[in-house]
Amino acid sequence: MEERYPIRQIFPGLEEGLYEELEQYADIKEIPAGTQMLRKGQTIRSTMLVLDGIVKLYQDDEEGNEFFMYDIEPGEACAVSMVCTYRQENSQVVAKALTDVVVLNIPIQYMDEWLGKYKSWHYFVIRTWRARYDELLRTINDIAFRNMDERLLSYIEKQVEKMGRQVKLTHQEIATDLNSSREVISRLMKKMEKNGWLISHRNSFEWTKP
Amino acid sequence: MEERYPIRQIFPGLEEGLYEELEQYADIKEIPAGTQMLRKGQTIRSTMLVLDGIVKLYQDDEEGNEFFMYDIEPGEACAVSMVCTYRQENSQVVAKALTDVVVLNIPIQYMDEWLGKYKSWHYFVIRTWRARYDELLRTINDIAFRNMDERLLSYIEKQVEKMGRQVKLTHQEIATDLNSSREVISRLMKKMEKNGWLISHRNSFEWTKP
DNA sequence: GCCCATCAGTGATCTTGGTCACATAACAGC
DNA sequence: GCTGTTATGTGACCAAGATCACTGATGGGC
Repeated sequence: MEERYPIRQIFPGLEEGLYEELEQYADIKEIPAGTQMLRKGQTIRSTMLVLDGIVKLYQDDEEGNEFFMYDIEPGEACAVSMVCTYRQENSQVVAKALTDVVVLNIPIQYMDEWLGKYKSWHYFVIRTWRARYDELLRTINDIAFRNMDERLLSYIEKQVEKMGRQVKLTHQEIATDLNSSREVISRLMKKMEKNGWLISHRNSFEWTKP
Repeated sequence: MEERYPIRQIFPGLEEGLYEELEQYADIKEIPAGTQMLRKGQTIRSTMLVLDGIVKLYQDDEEGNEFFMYDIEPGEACAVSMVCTYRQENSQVVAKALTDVVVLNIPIQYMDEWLGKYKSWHYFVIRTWRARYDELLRTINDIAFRNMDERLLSYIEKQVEKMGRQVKLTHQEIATDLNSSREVISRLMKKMEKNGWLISHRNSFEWTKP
């Protein structure tokens, strides 16, 4: 099983003893695309490291609003599952498998034990934490200070950085992620197209802005 | 010096050895009200535990916009100084002493060393992270999904919970914290007053909503 | 090639909240 | 008390973005 997902490559720089414990005590789970992996409010009994696929984290509320936070990719861990207790009656954080996903499941007691035992694990956890905290700060900054056109721009640039210049997202999907509406995104993207920033196709577009 | 700020009371539940190390290696700093204690982008060389006073954390950008994140009170630590690297050319996180503040300054190497050495420290750090991360999630939820009236309500309720029913804030200060404008806050608070939720005075108001 | 479903484009209108321009009001110092 | 300063109240107007109501495109299945 393990050899199909080379932990040492996906999570480089950890201590040898830690790799061995990971192989021994963590188990691999395969999760089909579309599965909801985490619904906040449920008690977290384990931490996940992503080996393959993309996990999308977003907030939603009872009125059907959604708001994209960030993606977790191979080599990254879910900070929320590490530390989060957030729960509000009318809103929650949701993790959803965007593609088929393979995760390494770590029971919470090892997660704690290793913090004292392996420096590299400790730094990995801190690093993960940092990255996610920073990402949230950036998000707050965006929605507090920036208008839709700027937010859309930085959203697209984030996508391009991850997935390449061919972005296969519909206007509706983008609107949902930004908690906006399709029409607004359509209009803004039309403008961007007129500026020569993109070439649009049916279910996707090509980002041509340098 | 130490005896004026009883660490054992302000930060209860830590291990005896840890208290002793804290007394030995951490030093107390007194900071006058209004001081800017942290400007993101500068490298963090130490962590702060707040012994007395209130530290306010907010984001700002180059256009003079501000956005309140949360307060740090005695018995709490600054998660940002623990983990944050956030830096964007046009925006930053600022920590400012709202009152005269006394902090315990912990050089970063002890902070790390203790994580392996004292279980109680480890849990304290995790707890701090959790609280701050949750707070940010809640904030995102607010600005993404809620209108100004709801945001104002939850802002006031947060203040009341901390400072009591006599809230000494001007409309302008509230507007700045919420990145709104004074007129909007004035109007909304007038409405609240008509609902019998508050009694307003010149530089303050009394929250009477049950 | 026709039908249907999905996706995209666009004008009209509405709502929220920001901005402007004042009018009061309250207090502080003299 | 008078005066200047700061805080608040309010109407008029503006702008961004949401919503509504459509019209076209595009493509897949049969």
